[in-house]
Amino acid sequence: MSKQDGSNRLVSGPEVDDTTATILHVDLDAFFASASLLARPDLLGRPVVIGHDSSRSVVTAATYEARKYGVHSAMPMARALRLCPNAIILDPDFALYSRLSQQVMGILDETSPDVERLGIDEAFVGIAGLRRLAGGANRIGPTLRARIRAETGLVASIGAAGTKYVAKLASSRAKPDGMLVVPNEQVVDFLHPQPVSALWGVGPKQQDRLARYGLHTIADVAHTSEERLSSWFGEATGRHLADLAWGRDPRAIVERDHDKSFGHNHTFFRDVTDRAEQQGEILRLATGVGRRLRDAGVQARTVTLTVRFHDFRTITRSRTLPEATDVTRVIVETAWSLLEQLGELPPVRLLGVRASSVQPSADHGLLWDDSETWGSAERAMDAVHDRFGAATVVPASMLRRERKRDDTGPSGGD
DNA sequence: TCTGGGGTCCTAGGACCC
DNA sequence: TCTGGGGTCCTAGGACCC
Repeated sequence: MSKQDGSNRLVSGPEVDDTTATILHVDLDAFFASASLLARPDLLGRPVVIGHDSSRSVVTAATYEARKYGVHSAMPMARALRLCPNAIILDPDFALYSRLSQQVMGILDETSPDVERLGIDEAFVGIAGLRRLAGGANRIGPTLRARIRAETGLVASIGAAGTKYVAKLASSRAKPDGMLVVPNEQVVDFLHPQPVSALWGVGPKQQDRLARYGLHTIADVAHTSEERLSSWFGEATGRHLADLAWGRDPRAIVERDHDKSFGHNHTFFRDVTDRAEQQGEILRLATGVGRRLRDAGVQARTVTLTVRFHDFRTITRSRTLPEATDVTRVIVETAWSLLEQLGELPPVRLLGVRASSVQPSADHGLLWDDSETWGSAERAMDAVHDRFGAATVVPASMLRRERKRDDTGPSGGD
């Protein structure tokens, strides 16, 4: 996609015909960075980078001031600091981000019954049914932007169009702090000059493949027959590319009541060979996953362990359980057993635990099996965490690990 | 420049059932 | 003894998005 530093900005005026622009894409500008600056107003206007100040870390987010130096998210922190030595690094504050996100989503929910959340900082809002009462995109968009700014201090950019894809692309072109309405009759003119990387789902790999066939702009793709695209890239991808290149996107706005999977992963500060240390990390990750499942009122059937080695080679091993669970102990033991099955391993850089095949929690009623006993114990622990903090109650095996770590002193061993 | 952490979706092969 | 086609579930990997 574009550099997102605002250099390519495009906004529409109030006179544009908005009758066909029935979908808004609301996207918070530099969300993590802006949110962190709400807590540090003294840093406004300075190049601020969100991330951990460590050699193995990457940039999580950057203010527009930092982006002007070429800094962008996912860039290794060391490189970001070379490009922008004055950058101020702030640790991310996910509790703050989550709170602000909920506040913004609440404003969207009050505006329309038709809201699809897309990650923490963006959402689609269907406004087709609101025209009579609230007006079209030209009325609703600016109102939303003003409310979000007044009530949260955050800046949102908005794209409006007849399809999700064009609305999303429009919001990215309107950044920062803008709004762009793309009426149906302007969709082709809007899309065709843009690079293929602006097509949803076209990343670096797909971009290379398209370039090998001489396709660089969306117009190039649009003027290649669907048959040819399908023969080059497969039927599904070929049709997808042809559709998007002409602004065809039939996907409706769908409200989801919960995520489809819940996972955590962790990159070690140094590669780890000690099996006990690996198990300890899996325990920690799985404990977080279990807690989130219970908080969301869902259970999962599949547990996946991810292992990344020192050379960045990454493997996954998964197991589907006979019954869905939200019990941390079950998730931990499944992940541990998947680790055991791998046998001897090269030095491990990252471990991850993810729970998927998620469904709403079953009502256990009078069921009294072993795992339900554990489930009750864990829910009791959740309640204690909520009242007295996470450090109060931890699994016994975790406690042993913590104590061992304390024994080795503040340096953490080695 | 040696590469985070949270997700979603797609593909392909194999097992298994009818 | 050698063979069909369809459907579903599971596993592993990979691309992509924010």
